[in-house]
This record gives sequence, C-alpha cells and structure tokens, in this order.
Amino acid sequence: MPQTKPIVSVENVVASASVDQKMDLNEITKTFPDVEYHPDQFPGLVFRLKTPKTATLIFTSGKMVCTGSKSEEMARKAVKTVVQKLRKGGIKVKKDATVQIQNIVASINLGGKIHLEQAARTLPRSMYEPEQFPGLIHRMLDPKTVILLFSSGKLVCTGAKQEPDVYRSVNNLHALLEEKNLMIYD
Amino acid sequence: RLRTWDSRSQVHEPVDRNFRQAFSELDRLKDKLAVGDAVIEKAAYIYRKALEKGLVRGRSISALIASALYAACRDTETPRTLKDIGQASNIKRKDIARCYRLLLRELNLKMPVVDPVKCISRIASKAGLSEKTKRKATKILQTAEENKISAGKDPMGLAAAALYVACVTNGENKTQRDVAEAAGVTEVTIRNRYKGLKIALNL
DNA sequence: ACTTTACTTTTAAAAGC
DNA sequence: GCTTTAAAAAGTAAAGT
Repeated sequence: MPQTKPIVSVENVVASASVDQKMDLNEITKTFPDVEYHPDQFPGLVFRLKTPKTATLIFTSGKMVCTGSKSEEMARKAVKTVVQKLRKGGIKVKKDATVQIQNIVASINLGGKIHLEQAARTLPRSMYEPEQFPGLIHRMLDPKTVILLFSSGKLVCTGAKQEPDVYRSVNNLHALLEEKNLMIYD
Repeated sequence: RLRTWDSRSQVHEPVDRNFRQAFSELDRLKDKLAVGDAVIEKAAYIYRKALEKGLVRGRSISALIASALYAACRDTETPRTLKDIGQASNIKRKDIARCYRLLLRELNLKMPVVDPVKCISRIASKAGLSEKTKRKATKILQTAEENKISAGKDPMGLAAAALYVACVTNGENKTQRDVAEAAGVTEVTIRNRYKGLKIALNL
C-alpha cells in the first residue's frame, strides 16, 4: 500500500492523424499567413492553434502530427479544429481526419523524496548520470514507458499510448520504490 | 602492456586492422588524459566487446573508442569528464555521451555512480591546492555527503564547492574562479553548491 | 547578484536526406 | 542519424540588467 497518493498531470499528448488525401502546403501558406513552412528545412508545415494551444504538423501526404494537448480528447479536438479551419480557408478536405494517440507525457509528484543513488543501484534498466542529467532514467517494461525520477520525488512519465498506462506505470514504480525502501517521507 | 591485443594483430584480418587503429588512438588519448595502463586496457576490452557485438557498423569508430575510454574511466573510478574526453579526442561531448549510453545498454554494463570525493584530487592539483585543503574538502563532502544534497548534482560542481569551502576555512587564497576553472564548472555553480553545503554543514 | 533565456534527458509520429 | 513540434522534471550555463 503506497503511503501517499501520487498527483498526476498530463502535460503533453502527441497524436498522428490523416485526412487520406494529398495536401497543397503552398496553398495553405497563402491563405494562412501565420503558418510556418520551410520545405528545405523540414517537410512539414506548422499550423498553430491558440485554443487548444497546440502545434500541428501537416505533410503533403495529408498525414499530420498534433502536439501540445493536455489530454487525449483535446488532441482529437485540436485535429478537428485544424481541418475545420482549413475548410473555412477554402482548402478542400474531403474526409474527416482519423486520429491515433502516439505518446502521452505526464508529470507526477509522489509526495516524498527519492533516494536516487540507491535507486540507481537497485532499479533494473535504469541509468543515473548526474554529470549529464539530474534525473534517473528508468525503462519500464509493462506498460512500456520511460520514467524520469528526481530526488524531489517528482517524476516524468513518457511513452504511454493511453492515459491508464500513465497511472499503471506510476503505481508500479511507486510500489517498487516503497518495496525497496527508496522513498523518504517527511 | 597491450601485449594481449597486439599478439592478435599478427593475423591480418580487417578486425585486427581495426584493433590497431583503436590501440594507437587509445595510446594517444592516454597521454593527453594522463590515465593509467589499466584504464586503457579496460577501454580496449570494452571496445573489443563492442566490435564483437557489431556496434561499430555505421558508427564513428573514433566516437566509439572515446566512449569506451569514458566507460573505462567510470568503471575504474578515474575522474575524467565527458568534457575532458571530448577535448582530448576532438569529438563532441554529446556524441560521446550518446555512444556511452549505447555501450551501457548493448553490453549491459553497470557503472558505479560518480563519487565527488574522487574528483577532489584532480581539481586540487590543477588549481595547485594543498594536501591539507584536499583532506578538508574530503571531510566536508563525506559529512555532507551525502545525506542528500548531492542527488542530481554534477559531481565536479560538488567537489569544486567543497574545495572552495576548504580553502576559505584553511585560509588558502584561491578565488572561486580559480577553482571553477580547474573543475570545469562556472563560479555560479560553485556558489549554488556552496549554499547547500553551508546549510548541511552549519557553516 | 539577479533575471531571463536556453540547453541537457525522455517519448512519438510525420517525409526526406 | 538528422531535420520539426510540445511538455515536464532539476541542473548548469550564458547573457543582459
């Protein structure tokens, strides 16, 4: 039984999408002056939304990548909004986009400090290199995620494809830390 | 010293040619970084393991050799930073760090966490500090160290701050800049670590 | 000295070099 | 491997006041 209840907050959701048709990025650039498109630098066009505050990359293939959402649903809504704006701008988009959540990033507070040095020695699949980065990097197998642990007791969980996986990852790790006496509560 | 590997070079296979290049490169780095033969032999051993695992394909051999040397330093607790290896090998720190992580994962290597106490001597000799100050700094780090102020902090920054505090207590006139330069960190970092040290040691 | 900006790490997808 | 997007964690760094 964990001694504290972790506070989890989703910070970023990455979703891939497709409208299944070729897109003319130069035409979009003409009708939407504030998009960024530098084909020599990167093949995707950057389409930013103020609400939800997101950035969507649009490729000539009609495939897209939406980043910056705070939830799975917000990501789907953002993609729909982008397609809607394109249509209002006169760009023909026949089908609605199909969306797939690719990555969820969350920050967590375990409510107690972590003994990083000991964790580095006892946690499998972990790397702790304070010369390079202050956090310990732990690769969890199930769910397949990567968790960054900091001595403050805060974490970053990334790689999850659905929100329940974030909670499962955090609970697995929290139990493991307590089991190995790596948690320090006030 | 590198007899074990040199003997294998008698057979002229591509692999041995690769080894020869690795050995000459390691010998060159050995002088620049002033590390012992044991470190070089360990680096050669790690490099050979990397070759056997086929980790060199499509990768920079020089970067792999440099990272094998860094791994050897870590394994033998020889205080050499990625920055040190980078300057000696002319390979970007980021590339060495990336290869080092590759070695850890692919060869299943487990390295000890860098002990800031082991960094004291190197910084002290570069800055020309006394034996007494080194001893004092060691005591400071052992006392504070490490109830927890060290977690997540750069070992060189911690050692540099401890040495600076030791200088002040021993009346050895050395500026933060002198110590910072010898340690390869900024004065700001020494000041920040100093704050934590002051609290942990009731200075 | 203090603030601001920025880079370190991790993750995933997109198209192309 | 790189290029681009976003985001958090905490440490380090550099530039400007």
